[in-house]
Order: sequence, then C-alpha cells, then structure tokens
Amino acid sequence: MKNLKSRKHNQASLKNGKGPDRERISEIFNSIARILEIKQDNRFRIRAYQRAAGNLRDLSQDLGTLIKEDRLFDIPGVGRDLAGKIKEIAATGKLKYYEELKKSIPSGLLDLLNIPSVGPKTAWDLYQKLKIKNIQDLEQAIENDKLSGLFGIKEKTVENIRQGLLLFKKGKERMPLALAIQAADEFMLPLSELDCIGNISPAGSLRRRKDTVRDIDILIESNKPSRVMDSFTGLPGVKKIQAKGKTKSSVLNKQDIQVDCRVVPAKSFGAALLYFTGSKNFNIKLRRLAMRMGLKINEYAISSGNKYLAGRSEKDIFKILKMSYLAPELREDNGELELALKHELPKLVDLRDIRSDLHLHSNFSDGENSIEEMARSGRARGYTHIAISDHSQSLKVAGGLGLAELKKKKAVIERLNKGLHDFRVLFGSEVEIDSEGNLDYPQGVLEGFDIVVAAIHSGFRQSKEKLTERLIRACLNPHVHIIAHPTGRLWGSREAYQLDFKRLFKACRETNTALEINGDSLRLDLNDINCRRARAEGVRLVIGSDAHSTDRISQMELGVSVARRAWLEAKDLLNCLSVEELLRAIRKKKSNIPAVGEVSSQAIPTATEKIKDEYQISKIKSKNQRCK
DNA sequence: GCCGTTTTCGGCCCGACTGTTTTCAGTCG
Repeated sequence: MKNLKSRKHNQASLKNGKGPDRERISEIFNSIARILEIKQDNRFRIRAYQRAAGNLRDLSQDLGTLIKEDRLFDIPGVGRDLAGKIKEIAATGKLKYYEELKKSIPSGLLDLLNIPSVGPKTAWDLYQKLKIKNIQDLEQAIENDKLSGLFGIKEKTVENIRQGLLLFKKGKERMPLALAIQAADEFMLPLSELDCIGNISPAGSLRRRKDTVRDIDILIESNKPSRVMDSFTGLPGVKKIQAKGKTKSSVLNKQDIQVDCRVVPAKSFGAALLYFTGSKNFNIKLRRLAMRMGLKINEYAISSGNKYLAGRSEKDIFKILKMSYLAPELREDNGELELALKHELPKLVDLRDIRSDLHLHSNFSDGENSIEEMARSGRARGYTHIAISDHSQSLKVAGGLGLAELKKKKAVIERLNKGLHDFRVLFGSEVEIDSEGNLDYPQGVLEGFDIVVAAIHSGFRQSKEKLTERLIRACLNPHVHIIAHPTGRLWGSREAYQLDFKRLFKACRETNTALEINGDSLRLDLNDINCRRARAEGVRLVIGSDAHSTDRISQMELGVSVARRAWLEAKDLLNCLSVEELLRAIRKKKSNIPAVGEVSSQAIPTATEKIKDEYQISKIKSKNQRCK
C-alpha cells in the first residue's frame, strides 16, 4: 500500500535552511486529538493523532530530511493523511484542517481537560447544557451551584471537580526525576518494611527514568492487599486520600504529588510491572504483538485462552514473546520492540561501566570540598580517575580561577597524584565561552590543562544562530575537549535555548569534541532525544555529574539514566575509557583540527573577553545558591 | 486515521475505581 501513497512533497519548508518544527507539529496533532475527544469523534482516529504526535516529539531522525527523502512513512503511526498534514504545516506553518476544527469549539474548552475529574464527555456536557466555555465559567457555575442536578452529576462529582480546580490552579506540573525518586523513596522505604509484602518497585515514567515525571507509581507484591492499602493510605507522608480500593489506591503527598499504589499476587508481579511501567505506546504495541501470536497480556499474566503461561517476572514474559529483555529506559515504542524481536538491542551503558567523572568542582572555585575529598569520593565509587574542572576567571560569582590560582591548583593535584597509586586526578577547567564564542583563558593556558570543558553561562537570549556559532567556535579550539550542558536548560527557571543541532553535531564530529550529558538534577542536558540524535550523527558523548560537593557525585546516576534512554553503549562515552585511553582520545583532537574548514568560516578564537551580561550572571548566582 | 502471519476493510490494549441512571459510563493510567 505504501508505494501507492502520494510521493509528492512541498519543498518550501527547506528553502530557508531551517528544518520544520517537529515539536510544533506534534503540538498541533495533540490539540486536534483533544478537540476530537471533546466532540466525541471516533476514538481510534483520536488515538492515531495522539500516537503520531508522540512519535514526532520523540523522533530521533531529522524531520526535514525525512520530508526531503520522502520517508515520512518511516515514522510509526504516520500514514498518507498525516504525512500530507505534516508537509502542509512544514510548508505553510499552518494546517487548514486544524484552523477549521478550532472554530468548532470555544478555545477555553480545551483547558477544562486539564482539570482532574473533567474528561471530554463532561467538558462537552458542560458546554452544551450550561454554556460553560472556559475555566472561569466553570468556577462561577460551581460557586452558583449550577452543576448539581445535571444529567449524571451529583454532589460528589461537583466536589471532585471543585478539588480538581484547586489542584489545577496550584499547578499540577511535572517534577524533575531526582525529586520523584526522593518522593517515591519516602513511600517505598516504610512499605518495604511490611512483613506481608514481597517485591516492591516503582513503575511508570519514574522506572523508565524519564527526565521529568508527573506522578509516582508503586507496585507491590502481596497476598494481603487490604493490609497494604491500609498501610499505604495511612503513611505520614499522605496529605489526602483520593481513591482507596481493594488493590489500588491513590493519594497526594505533602507537596501535592500524586502517588499511586497497586498490589498484585506474586504470580502476577512481572506482568503488572511490565504493564504499569509502560509507556502507553509500548504497551499497545506489545499487546498487539501478543495478539498476533494468539496470546493475551494483561496486568495479571500472559495467557493463551484461559491458560496462564507466565507473569511472575518480566523476563518470563519477554521469553514467551520470543524477544530479548527490554530495559525500562527503552520502552517508548521507538523501534526497540522490533530490535528485541531480532535480538539486536544495544548493550546499554551501565553505572558499573563508568570509570571517571570529568566535570567536578572543588573549593578552589565554588565547590564545597577539597580536591582530595572529591578524589577519595570518586575512588570510593569505583572510578579510576576524575577531572577537577573548576570555573574560569571571568565567572567571578562562581569563584572562577585566575592564573595565579591555577598554578596553586596544579601543584595540589600533582602532589596528590604522587600519593595516589591506583587513581589519577586530571587538571581540568570549565571554561567560559563568552558572548562571541571566545574562551576565557589564552591558548597557552588552555594548553596546560589535561582536560578542558567549555560552557556557556551567560548571554542565553542571543539568537539561535549566534548561540550555535558560539558553541561551534568553542569546538574549533584545539584545546577544548567537551561542551558542557549544551542547551543551558535549568528545570523550573530556564528553557533550553534554541540551537541548530545539525550544525553543532557536525562540528563536534569533525573536531572530535564531545558533548556532555550533565547530571545535575535540574539540568539533565543534553536530554535523551538530542543525545540519541548526537550519537546517530557520530558525536562522542560524556556524562559529567557537575557535582559541587562529594554528596552530589552520585548525580552521575541521573546522567547514566539519560544515556540509557538515548540507547548509548559504553563505547559511546568518554567516561568508560581508562585514563590512558582518554588522554589518547583527547590528543587526537589536536591533530584533527587543521583539517576542519567547512564547519565555520571564522578563525579559531584566541582573545579573552570579559563577560558583560550581568543579568544572566545573577541568575547563575541564584541557581548556585539553590544547589547548595 | 493507521495497519496488514486477518493487506483495500475490519479491527484497533486492558482493567480498576468512582459515582451513579444499582448496571455501566466516565475517568485514569
């Protein structure tokens, strides 16, 4: 069928060199799905838009290239119709169908779907029967007691919507992974003490280690579900019980984070874990696959007719489906199921593969611990080497090191290394990239470091082109080995700045410069999607914890989660090399540089200029204070 | 709207909990 589909495509989107905005297209498809939901359209059509939206958002290939090469059908869930719509948006920036559809309902009605307890049916009824068009209308209707007595709505439902409104207004947003791990532990640790339970595990996006998590899912194995439900809903961390059933309950913790708990018997624990870990798209595809084999999967078992085949562990289920075990981080329906069936999955990097952390700070700049304390902490984690990459001179607010301090620091490291027989501390620096792309130390000084990590800490509001150019100029410097936190995102306070990733990846590949996955709990930058793209473009990567104290060195684990979600193997990461291999890999960069011509027309930077963006510096200051 | 070991149409993942019309639709994950 596919070869009969329309092959024409509009080239207009490619004229200006900018690729189509897949995130915007994904948002449009999601909005269409929401409008269709409210209008009670065919649920499978709705599902089709949602699926395509999700796959566009997580697309690891360049959308512009797919359009150009007529390969939009490679995206799962994109057929003839949606391919046409993608091309229309890419070419014109708009979609006629969407513009018309938007006119059919008041725009504020979509917001109602964000309120817990209000689904598409209720939203539509509220509009049809009470002319409620937005959240303000709904608040007023509740205040004036207009809802009770409507078909299907009584006291209890009104109260649930009232509570939902309160929650919505407070902002029920996603939280960073680190916070979710902490919140889950507060429930899981006391529950794991119960004598009536067996296995206990987080599930959902927390187990898949997504960088942000909406709510927390906990799965427990027990043959006394009522006792577990009583214990769970009675924990001191519970602020409000939202639902309490025989095997499933839902509560809000003190920070209004929703925590769901589900209890299953031992013989179903694996099936339930598989099911509640998701993702949704992964589950749907897995179940379809089982159906084609004449099998059925639910949260209790994989079965053939009424015959229980397995369910105790996830591994048993994958075995019956004749596929390799899929790590939770991979379960996004991004092609992993197909590879698992062929037993061709990547061997994901594991925390045990990590031999070094190349982005650590000491009390020479804004860290809390001495170089020796950081080194001992790194060695205790099983590393063979670390780099102390303190800030450079112009970042005064973070204690950036002047030339005299650099000499002292180098002497400390040399003395320390003489006493460490099985461990090496590398002399590093996190060097500022200024607003023009110049570095913060002269070339002669940069040459003296074992490792140079370059980063932007100011001038975030420049154009996409300018920011990209700054990073590329840093890559072109023969002494720069790593670009740290490449997109500058800071959860809760700063969006990632826009970059021309295609150009950046090309520059990194051609100059042998690695991109960092920053493990800071508020950064996780690069994110999984960009990281996977970088790897596909042949870019070397490295995980840096960016720890400013010994107790934050463990942030490496968050970075490893990002790497695993990006399908990275140990061979893709500088961290997994021995110190000798690392230094060899770094030396390669210097001999490569003269060959680079086409990446940028600008000369390799030599001047050091002072950073002037005081506004951004103040932001960095507040961030540092928050981290401490 | 997509998709094909059921390939141009017919089916599309599955179940718990809640509130309510006390049998089932709506919501949620």
